[in-house]
Amino acid sequence: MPRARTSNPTRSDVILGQIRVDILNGRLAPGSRLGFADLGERYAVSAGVLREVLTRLVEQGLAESEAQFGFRVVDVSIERLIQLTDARVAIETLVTRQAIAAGDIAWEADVVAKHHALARIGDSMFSEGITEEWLTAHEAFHASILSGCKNAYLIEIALRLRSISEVYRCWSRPEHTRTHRDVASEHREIMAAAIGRDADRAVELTEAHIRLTTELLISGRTAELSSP
Amino acid sequence: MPRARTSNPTRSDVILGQIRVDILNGRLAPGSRLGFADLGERYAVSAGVLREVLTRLVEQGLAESEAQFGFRVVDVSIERLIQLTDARVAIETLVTRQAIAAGDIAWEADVVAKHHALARIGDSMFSEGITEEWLTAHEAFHASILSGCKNAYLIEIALRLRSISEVYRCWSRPEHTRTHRDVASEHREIMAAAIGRDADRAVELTEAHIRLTTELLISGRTAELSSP
DNA sequence: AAACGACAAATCTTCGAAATAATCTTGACA
DNA sequence: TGTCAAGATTATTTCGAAGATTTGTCGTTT
Repeated sequence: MPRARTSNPTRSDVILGQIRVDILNGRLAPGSRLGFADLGERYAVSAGVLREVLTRLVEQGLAESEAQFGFRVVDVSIERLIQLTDARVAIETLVTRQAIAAGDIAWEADVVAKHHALARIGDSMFSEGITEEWLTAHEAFHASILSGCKNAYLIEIALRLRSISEVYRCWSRPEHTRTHRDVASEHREIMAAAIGRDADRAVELTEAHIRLTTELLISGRTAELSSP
Repeated sequence: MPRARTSNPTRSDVILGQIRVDILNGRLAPGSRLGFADLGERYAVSAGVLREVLTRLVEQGLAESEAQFGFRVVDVSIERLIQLTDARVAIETLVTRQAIAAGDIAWEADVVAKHHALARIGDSMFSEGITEEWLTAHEAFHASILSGCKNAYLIEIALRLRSISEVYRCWSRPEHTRTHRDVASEHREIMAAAIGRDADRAVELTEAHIRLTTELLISGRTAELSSP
């Protein structure tokens, strides 16, 4: 739910974005406490705006709070990850189906454009792991597919779940998520199915895409736990 | 998304609840501005806590905000209501199906109990319109059915959408939503289908229940507009 | 030795004023 | 007469300190 008027973003908006990125990248570890003193020094803001930012983070599902006890980064667990994955599969397949049914030519063009940008960034990124730039393009590509759906509520829900799942990205070692799969061709096939109006195939590919990420995340995590 | 520790609710929590109820009941009209001066006097709080409360309202989908322009109650329109209804049908049928598949005996007992309470309140409420008490029981009944689903994310989404749709309740004249339907038997049938583990029928009834409410809302609204 | 109660430290929560930005009014100019 | 610009007004946003609550620790009691 971004603010409508982008001309003059509030200080809160800026800080919210910074903390958000830091949570999603793991610089603020899952489950760790978000004390006002620490954060106030880290981002150079007062307790007042911090309180607002943390509150928004809670409503977005990226933080938790207890009254009179402060805030902490949303905690992670395999149980939650599995539930989150199921929810994402259910919602995103639903939205994808509606997008393919309702998307017009402008939608197709947008999907193709976003995929192209993602593919080019992926090419020039051979072995250097996942960059900030790639993450943005990746998000934009999937968002473009969902945007074909005419229901703003469902799209918002799908994006929200996707955002929460980003917290788990910093969970496993990078090599696990990169080496054993061909993400590029997965994206190419999803795009082809979408603009080819093959809803069943697109849904099938999307589900596989989401579930594979989760499985690699879990296996990477367990491997890390058993052999630190 | 209630706070975990209920022992000492924060002042923000209290005010949030009050404003929330006032929005859902239409005492704060849809689309109306939420100025800090007015609200500060109305609820006897400072601008600081108001700011936090309004922020949470935005994230919950009950208010909107523009930077440097303040907050307003979420605006309503037939277009939005239709989208919201579609989203609710999609999500709630999904959750209902999972609840019927996964719910245990304790879940069944809870559904029966909540339905009983709702039915008794409905009986003792012949023609006096909808009371606050009935609304609470109504919400609890539907929530109990959804609670059978093991996926916390999906349940939260369903409840969130249900909360947003409450804003539309104050849209039409009371008589339209009461006279031309038998809500009690709709609920009874939904309960029977749920604990009878008849997923298809429960989904069918739930969808009809949601869509009928929307249709009566829209027809009541258009009638009101054409003959004020 | 364990349990209970009170004190102290730290933290979150609230407030009211100052700083900042946007809108509205007023006046002048083309 | 219509348009534009600048000042005045109103409202939002931010800040730092005071108030309230919880947690941890220490001493006493059973």
